[in-house]
Amino acid sequence: MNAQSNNSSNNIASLPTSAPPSSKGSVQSWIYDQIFAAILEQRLAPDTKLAEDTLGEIFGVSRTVIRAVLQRLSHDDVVEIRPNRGAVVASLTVDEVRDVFEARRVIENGAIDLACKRRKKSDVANLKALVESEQEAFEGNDRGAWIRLSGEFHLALAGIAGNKALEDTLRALVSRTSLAISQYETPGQSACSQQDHFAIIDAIDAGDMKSAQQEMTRHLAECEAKLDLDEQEKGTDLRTIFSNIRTGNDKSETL
Amino acid sequence: MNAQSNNSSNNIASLPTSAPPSSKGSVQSWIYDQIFAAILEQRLAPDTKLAEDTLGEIFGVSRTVIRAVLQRLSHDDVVEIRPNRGAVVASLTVDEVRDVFEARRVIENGAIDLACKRRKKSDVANLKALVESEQEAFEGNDRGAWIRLSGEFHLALAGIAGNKALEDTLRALVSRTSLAISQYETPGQSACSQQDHFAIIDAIDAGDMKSAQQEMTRHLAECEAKLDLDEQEKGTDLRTIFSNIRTGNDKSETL
DNA sequence: TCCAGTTATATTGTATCCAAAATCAGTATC
DNA sequence: GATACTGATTTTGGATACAATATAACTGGA
Repeated sequence: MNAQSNNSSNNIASLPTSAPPSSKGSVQSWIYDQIFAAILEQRLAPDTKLAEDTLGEIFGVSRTVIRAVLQRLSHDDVVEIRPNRGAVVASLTVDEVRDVFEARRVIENGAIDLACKRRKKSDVANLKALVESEQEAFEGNDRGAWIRLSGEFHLALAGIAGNKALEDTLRALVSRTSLAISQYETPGQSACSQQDHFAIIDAIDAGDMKSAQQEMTRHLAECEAKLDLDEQEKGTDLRTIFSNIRTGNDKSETL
Repeated sequence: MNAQSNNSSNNIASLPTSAPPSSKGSVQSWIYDQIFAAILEQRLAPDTKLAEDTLGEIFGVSRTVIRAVLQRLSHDDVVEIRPNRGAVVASLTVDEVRDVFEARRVIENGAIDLACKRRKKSDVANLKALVESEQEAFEGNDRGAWIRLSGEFHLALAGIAGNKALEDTLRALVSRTSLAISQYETPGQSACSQQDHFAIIDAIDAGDMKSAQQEMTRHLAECEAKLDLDEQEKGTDLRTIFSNIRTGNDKSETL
């Protein structure tokens, strides 16, 4: 029905991909980055249990620091902490996925508005370079890098808007989008096309705000459409299955 | 120059205003609410040190749970945790305040768009009741309740939009706004007028989306204008003071 | 008097320990 | 065969103890 969390220990055991503790930055941040990346790059599936002890052994630290990391991850909504029952990789309901895309439409169109007004020459060039890297990763089948770079394009766009608050807000939504993709993507379809990204850049470069917003709206709608949201809904939600049953206490209300 | 954190122990000592541990909800959440409210209602000024030991004694728990609470608060951006140097009540720079208002303009206008499409009869009534409570608190000089209710109006509006992601995002910005007000407000001016709120409600009630958005934009701009952002900027930022000095490495770039 | 360097104190970061809760295994019962 | 109960095991929540770091207090010299 939904993603299974079998052989979970194997999944978790393959976590520390890159360098050891690393010189700069705290160990805690390093562990945070490792787990975050593992989730976004879909090496850890939704609903996978993240046991404190196991993670502590893997990273060579005590549960104390793992607890702190898991708490940070839960703030970013990529991990869910259930009181007394531990942490799991977050899984989104269909409605939550729809909300995330809708919220992104609002925020990213706002960001485009600002970006068109504040863009500098170098911004557009940087943006193009980013999407080219993205394309390389895609063609080289480096799925992890591709997902990451795809998100970074949207964040870079918000960066040009020059509003940290908006950018931070979008960062949370972008990572939730990655989660949604890993949970609902249809096997063949690639979720996010570089052509769309180039089209948005061109419109911004030309200073055509309206057109850029239309492209963005279309792009997000397309990404959402590529997900298998209807199927899952039927399978997961009992209410939907029995939606033909009426019980009298129907509190729907319309203006 | 900016708010002093003298007699800090007195400030902190006056924290636990309401009931003991409370039956429902964990102790941690209760402590979180206490500190959050104290900050939003401006009983704790920006830059006030939040020592783990002190807070632990006040609330009768160990540093472990205080640390968790401070971490949550720092994620909400109302507390800043400086590695190895402890936590303080967050203080916003002038630029951050401007960003927050700009981000709110984007998000709340998006929320109005959705709210106009999805509103139910009861929604408008609830909204009105909320602003009436707000007005009572204002007239009764209950500053704490007034600030809280003022924020709740904006959140209730986002609630009508029916998008949790957008609402959560706005919640973070509303609390940062309260921080900004406590830091930059001009003594006489009340920051947020109930008349504006009623005007927005009326426009939504009439289904006039454009007008509601204009009212919201104007309302936010007015709140921002009531803050003393220019003065502080001069006093705080050395770069601004010496902005007439030119050093050669001027990396400003324009399209 | 002011500043630099040193020592002492206080505070944060992390590990470990104990208690409480949930999960799991096995047994009995229908 | 399925469900409900009981006890053992595992896992989380929280307090304490120790190590690392930052802050302060102090001393000596210019």
